[in-house]
Amino acid sequence: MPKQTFHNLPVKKRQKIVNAAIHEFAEYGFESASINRIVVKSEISKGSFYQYFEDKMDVFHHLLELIAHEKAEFFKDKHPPDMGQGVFEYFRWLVKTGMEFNSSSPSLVRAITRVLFVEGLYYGKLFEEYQQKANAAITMMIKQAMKLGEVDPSIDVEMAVMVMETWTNAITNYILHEGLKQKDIMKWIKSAKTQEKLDKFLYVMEYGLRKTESRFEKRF
Amino acid sequence: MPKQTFHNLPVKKRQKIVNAAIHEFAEYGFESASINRIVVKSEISKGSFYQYFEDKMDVFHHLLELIAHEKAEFFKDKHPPDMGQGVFEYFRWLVKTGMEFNSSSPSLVRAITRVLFVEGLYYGKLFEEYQQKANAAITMMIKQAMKLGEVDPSIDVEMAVMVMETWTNAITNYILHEGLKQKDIMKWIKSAKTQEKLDKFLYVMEYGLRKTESRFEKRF
DNA sequence: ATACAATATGACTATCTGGTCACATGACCA
DNA sequence: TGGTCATGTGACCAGATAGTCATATTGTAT
Repeated sequence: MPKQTFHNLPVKKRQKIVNAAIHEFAEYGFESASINRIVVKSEISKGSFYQYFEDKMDVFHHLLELIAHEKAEFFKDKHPPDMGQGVFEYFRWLVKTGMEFNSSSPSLVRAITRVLFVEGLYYGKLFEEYQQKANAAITMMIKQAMKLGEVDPSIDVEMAVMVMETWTNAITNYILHEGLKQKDIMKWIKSAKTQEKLDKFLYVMEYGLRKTESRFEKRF
Repeated sequence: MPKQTFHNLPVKKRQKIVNAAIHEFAEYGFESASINRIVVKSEISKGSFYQYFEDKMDVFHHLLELIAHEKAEFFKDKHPPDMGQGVFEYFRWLVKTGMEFNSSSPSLVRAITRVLFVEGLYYGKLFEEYQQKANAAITMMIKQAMKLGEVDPSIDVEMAVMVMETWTNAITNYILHEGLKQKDIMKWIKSAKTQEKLDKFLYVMEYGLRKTESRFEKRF
């Protein structure tokens, strides 16, 4: 946790530090992120940095708190579709709204996903608890969907969860990778073309790649 | 390219260096890999290292050559199923045989995939050409499969390729992550249980997560 | 045995890292 | 005005990094 001194800082100064940290983690990942570069970029002294944070991990933890808070704020007044529409419809909404959030704070999301879901693979226990949090929600969803006969029960829960996580990550990476090339990322996300692409991604997850007669007529 | 001096080295010494490098890249990725640790682990002097290689990138390039060569050797006497069986059958064979190769050199594969497909995302142009090589083969395969009506043509080629790559990467990560915990990784790969898991992964890619009446009877 | 080339070595440079600490500055209150 | 406390500072530390180079050792051919 950042120290009290950090929270006492004027907003603009705090933001300057946070932005520098976001940029650093997004650009270099956790291991190679440099505190020296962060202090130079945010125009504070090395000593001040350590008056605000315990260490490198502490800054990163602050970014985690930040994204959690921002995500909660973002989702507060969004309304998910009725559960009666089925999990896939719900998941589609979740991914699409999630991508809108991602494009509202692309650098922050990029920093977090890079460290947590990309490097996290190799850091083992270090970031495991955060991944488990995301995991828990999806597991619940899948279990319910299997009960309702929506998800193929011959695929076990664990695997279905992995499939959904794999897709969420793949889509997030795709969106950040392509989106950051755009002038107006939010506009790009909401464009019909991008939305159709998202639909196709989710359609493949739902129905697979193979062409089957019965399904084809209800395609795009 | 490693210098001639390196290729003149006695085989055992060369292997010791290569193994140290593999271990280093697998453990730390490209950016954080340390040449100092490599020379200590392989019991050569710093000076010798720079008599063998230009720099860090040069060692990594040697590992790329190595895996290309080993993969070619491994696949040389393997026989893919007849193309008449369809792309999905072919892809299934490709993935399964690929995973056998992965488990024959797990550390090397881990080192390469980590740098190329995980960090490569962020290094931008640096490793792009290698990714495009893998890409080209899959693209060919998909195009043909669409012509033959096996792959849903409403999913465009580019996306189908991405789906297959995403799965290949996800499965590779899964296999290396789980497999390295096993005593005998090759035995584990070839076990009925693991093979069934691979089948399920590929089944989901082919038919999706959703339960549909027509498909269910032919499940596991 | 001599000469010459190939190979091996580790001390050394310049630069970076995360982190500490004695001190300086500023704000607020008595 | 003087005192107190929060905040700010950058020189400094020990340890790491990639890369160089003069010197030493080894191998080989004559």
